[in-house]
Amino acid sequence: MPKPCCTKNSQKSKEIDSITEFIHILDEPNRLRILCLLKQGERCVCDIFGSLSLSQNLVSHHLKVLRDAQLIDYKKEGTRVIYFRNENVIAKFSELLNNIVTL
Amino acid sequence: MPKPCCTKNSQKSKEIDSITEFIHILDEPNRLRILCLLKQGERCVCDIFGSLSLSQNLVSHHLKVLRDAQLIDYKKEGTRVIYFRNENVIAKFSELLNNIVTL
DNA sequence: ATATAATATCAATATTCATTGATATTTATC
DNA sequence: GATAAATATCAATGAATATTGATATTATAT
Repeated sequence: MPKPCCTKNSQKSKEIDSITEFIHILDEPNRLRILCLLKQGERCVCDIFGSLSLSQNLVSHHLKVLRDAQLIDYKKEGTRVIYFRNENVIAKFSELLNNIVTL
Repeated sequence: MPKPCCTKNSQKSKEIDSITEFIHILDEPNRLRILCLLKQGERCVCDIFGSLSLSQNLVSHHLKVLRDAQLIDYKKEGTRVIYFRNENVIAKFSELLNNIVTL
């Protein structure tokens, strides 16, 4: 008799739901591009949307998603807002991603 | 002068697009549940939708997505279709996931 | 105070896709 | 061959959300 697994409201199922939440954040090519660009160093918004050939408001939108997930952080310099990666949180995400396969 | 990165149609950008393709497959809790359940051994469709409390057609749909991505495979036994994990492909996916952070 | 530059927010649209209900297909049994 | 069981497919719907255009906010400089 197989052990139950991922039944409704099971512990595993809840685990999977929370993992899906942040997989979802990475499931967007422009967000991955932003994370990739920031790997080269902090950037203001105008540099980001310039480099990636995206509209300003679209980039602001994705930055907000990444910010809310704490994958990135920012500082203000005059009228500029400088974004940079939050490597600590990114590392935690990375670990969770590794667990997906062993779920 | 920062190196360009993830500019439109760049190599990195194409890489990211293809990675997004399979992140997308994992960005669905019911699909993760199926993969999790199959970790305990092969299962026919009726066992899967029974265990997960999902409708038959919904499970068939997700199985097709996983099948198309080659994350799972199947064999037929009478009227039953038995699904099982394709561990080789899953391992490759896993490796790609690891690269996301270092993109 | 006004004007300008940089960024964020908001409303509307479009697209993708999970979900549902109904039907088709396949295999086995009588 | 007719019926039943298991699975797959199809069309329609609804929800989530990326994208766009317009506007608001914030900070600086004149």
